[in-house]
Amino acid sequence: MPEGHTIRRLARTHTRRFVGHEVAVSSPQGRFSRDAELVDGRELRAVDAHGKHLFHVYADDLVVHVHLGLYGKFTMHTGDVTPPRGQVRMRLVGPTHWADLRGPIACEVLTEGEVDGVRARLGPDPLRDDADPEAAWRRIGRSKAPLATLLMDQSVIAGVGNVYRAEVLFRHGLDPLLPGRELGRERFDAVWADLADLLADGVRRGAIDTVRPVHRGCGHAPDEPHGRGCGREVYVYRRTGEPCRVCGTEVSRRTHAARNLFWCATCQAAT
DNA sequence: TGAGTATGTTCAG
DNA sequence: TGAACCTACTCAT
Repeated sequence: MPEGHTIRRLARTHTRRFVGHEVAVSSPQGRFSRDAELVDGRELRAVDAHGKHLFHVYADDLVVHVHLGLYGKFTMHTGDVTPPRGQVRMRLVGPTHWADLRGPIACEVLTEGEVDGVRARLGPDPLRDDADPEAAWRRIGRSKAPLATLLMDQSVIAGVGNVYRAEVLFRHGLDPLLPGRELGRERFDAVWADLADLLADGVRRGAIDTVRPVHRGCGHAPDEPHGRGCGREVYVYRRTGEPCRVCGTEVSRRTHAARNLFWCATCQAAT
């Protein structure tokens, strides 16, 4: 599930397995071959994540930028390096582990300046220590656009995808179509804090599990959910037609800006 | 075997 | 707004 938590988790894993070592970088599929040659055999100095973007920083300030898009996936392996299966865009081979990347929307070597350009287009990432929620509030607090649009806009908040959008709006009882400027500072602060919690939890679990009380929220705080311990992990995402875990209303779905939007029309009624 | 689906992004019109 | 793109998986035929 490539939302922000996935990328942060990858950064952590890649740091442990590869940073500080010379890494063999190749592109069995061929589409990344030319760039792979630039970093092949260099020491990986650091791995960083900002929103859904992953950066492998090699010696001599060469940076491999990866964006998984909708389908991209890293797999991590130990032991003998086996012949590539399927379309492997990038293969990293370190001293103890090796990793394959398939299906990314971006996998390219960038200069530091180009990396700055990518990051300049991103809003604050709630998972980062240097995140400045004020920057997100400046955009949301004055926008006529609906929250459903703003939360998915990576230049507003980086790292939130369709699952976290649906879930955080539900957890705060917010109508997805509420204009950003009608949210109010207090509710924004609660949403930001909750996103930081949810994403950090996603990093720990390696999965999105939002069905639990709102810790630092305000207003709508769902009661002990029905689904807890039943193997269910979300309130509304992809639960179209199923009963809301809080009020029993059938979960709604509509297409919003070409993406699926899920919500409970009762718990998230317009305010 | 083929259709359908997906957590994302970019570009053309 | 719709199409295109990258891949793998599930389900129906």
